[in-house]
Amino acid sequence: MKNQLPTIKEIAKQLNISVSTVSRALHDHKSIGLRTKTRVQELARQLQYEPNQTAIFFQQGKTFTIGVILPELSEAFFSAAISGIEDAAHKGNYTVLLGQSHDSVDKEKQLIETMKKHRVDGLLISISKNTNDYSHFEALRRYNIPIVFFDRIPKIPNIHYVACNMVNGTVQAINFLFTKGHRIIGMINGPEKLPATKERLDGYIQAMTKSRLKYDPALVLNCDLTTESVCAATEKLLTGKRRPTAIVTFNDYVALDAVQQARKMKLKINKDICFVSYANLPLTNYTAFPPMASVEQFPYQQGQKATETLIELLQQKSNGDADNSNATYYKIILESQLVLHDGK
Amino acid sequence: MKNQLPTIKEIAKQLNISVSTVSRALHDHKSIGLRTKTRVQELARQLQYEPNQTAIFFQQGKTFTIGVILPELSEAFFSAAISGIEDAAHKGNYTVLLGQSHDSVDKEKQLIETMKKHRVDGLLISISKNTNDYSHFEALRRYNIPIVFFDRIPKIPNIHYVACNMVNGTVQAINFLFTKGHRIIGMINGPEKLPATKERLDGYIQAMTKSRLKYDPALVLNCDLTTESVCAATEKLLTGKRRPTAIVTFNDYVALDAVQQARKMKLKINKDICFVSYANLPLTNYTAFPPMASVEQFPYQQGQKATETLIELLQQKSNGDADNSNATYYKIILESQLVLHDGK
DNA sequence: TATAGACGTGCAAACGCTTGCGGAAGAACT
DNA sequence: AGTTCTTCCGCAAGCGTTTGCACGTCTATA
Repeated sequence: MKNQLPTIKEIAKQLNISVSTVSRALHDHKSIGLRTKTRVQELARQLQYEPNQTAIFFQQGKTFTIGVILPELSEAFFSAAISGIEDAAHKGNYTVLLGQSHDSVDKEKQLIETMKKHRVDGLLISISKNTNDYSHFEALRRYNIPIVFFDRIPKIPNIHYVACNMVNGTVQAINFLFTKGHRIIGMINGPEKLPATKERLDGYIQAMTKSRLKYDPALVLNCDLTTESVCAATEKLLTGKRRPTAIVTFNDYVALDAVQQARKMKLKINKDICFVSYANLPLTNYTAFPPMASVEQFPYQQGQKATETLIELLQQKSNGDADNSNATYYKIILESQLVLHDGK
Repeated sequence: MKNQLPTIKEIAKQLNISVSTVSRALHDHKSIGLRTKTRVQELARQLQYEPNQTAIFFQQGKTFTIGVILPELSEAFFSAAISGIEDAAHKGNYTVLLGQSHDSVDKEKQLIETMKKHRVDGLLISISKNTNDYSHFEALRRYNIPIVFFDRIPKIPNIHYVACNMVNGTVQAINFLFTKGHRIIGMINGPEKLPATKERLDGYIQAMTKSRLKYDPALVLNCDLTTESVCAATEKLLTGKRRPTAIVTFNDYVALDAVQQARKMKLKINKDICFVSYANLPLTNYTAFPPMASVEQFPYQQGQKATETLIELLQQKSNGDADNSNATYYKIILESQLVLHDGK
């Protein structure tokens, strides 16, 4: 009772023709007579024949699969990103092989091995927080598996990536606050070494300088994103010599913690003190005191764009533009954008 | 400049032995002499040989891949679930092929086709909201691809599934409110046809009856989950004849909307009116007036458990317990559980 | 010394499909 | 009638691996 699935061979036997004819008939190859073509297609339908993709993958050395490695699937940012990735992949007739690194370098390496074994055609990676050693990415070059990094980009030359520029969004945020009349603007930034932190700071300095408010380092504090450190930073800012009337926070979660702290200090939100943050998570619609605005980073779009460029790379490759010799590297920067929340 | 990856054949040639010997040597087969075994392994390392999985997949008719189809990757529940799935799969040496249906039946069908083509070993599905026709699932039986459904289960017999029982959690919620002194307890439930809605209602009735509070249908309203309908329901409940002192809401989002509405009506949250909801999303930590408690549905664990049972099924299959003849169907029910939020 | 076992290795088929090439048959030309 | 095209189809190789089987060559046993 094998119940084997029908193969091309089976069809050939039943019709007393050769497998090659069947194969070509199914592909609508021009050199097959109309008569046999329809006979084959008819029987294939009857038998509910479906090509064995694993055989084809093997035979063609191509899997129409793209590997995706990201730090944490359950985080809002990445789950939006994977959604964009899946949609774009599906549109391009690719499927998605998924792995999460949990921000562990080891797991990241393992996943790359797995992906390599599965012979994915290309790779989409947002690197783990703790990755400093990039050799496992470099190692992929010899396999000719293109990688497109997104959001979290390793600091190595000659790579493709898609990212979202936080500088501009930050400038927009500061300018927005400026036009609202704020002159002393604080910032609760993220962990110091993070590139994301640096970008925000750059934007901050740039905008403050342009607005002829001088940059006061005392108004910018780092935190490690824990509630405690956020509260501490908030308190320090709000009791400092120059008390800010507005604060830009590293992300929405930080904003929410900071808001709580400010309320604890009997300050009226959006009156005594305003907040602007990054991410624009859906939850900001629901909190009693959401930040006035958020810098949107478009995770869905980032994922989508990254996937599209990867697919483009794959097509170039199969078009024989082989070997990254005349290599141009995609460096795609989406612009972040300030989104105002209805003051409602 | 082919830059072909090294194959088993290449090793064989360089060592002047046959491919079968190389293959066995690499697998540590006992019938290979120690001497050649080490020679082979040594050369394999030098050449950075890696087996071509696509060839193996093809040869063995097994891909060590499980397909996952769920409605919406960016929803908190499912992103937690996929996280659990990925972790469990990785632990069992499987990889995850991902697809999202966007709650469209057509896309769901397409995805199943794709998965089938990719010859996934098994399938994990949470069905789309609008799926009424289950033929595309039935069609998979003849391919002998086991499916484990989770969370959203089709109403057909003889399937494996993992789900979370909402009845118990609801009972816990009501009991909790009862011990807190509440006697008039309302419910804002979800869309009427959803099984999830029915389960909550069942739990509600069961608990109310057990507590010797009689079941008053006027205290239970349905909504379609939009903010407007939630607000309307809330208002109706709170202005009704018997005004509840506590309300159980379909999920956290509903709770947040209801809270807003209650505040608009100048009621003091947790004093005039208490809320309990389902899901226990992280955001409840951040809102100013979170529900007092949530019924946790353990999406991560559901995903994990579903994956584990699928893997078990696959192992049974390869052990020749073939053909779902002596079929026992897994029906795994996780118990939901009430989680109290610090009144902080 | 013949013989059975162990040990180590190679042959070849099989998995399902694609594709370059060659060949047979007929049609259309000179 | 002979030649050249078309048109249609089959042969067979090849993709990289695994694995049942047979074939040696020793060593230990009778």
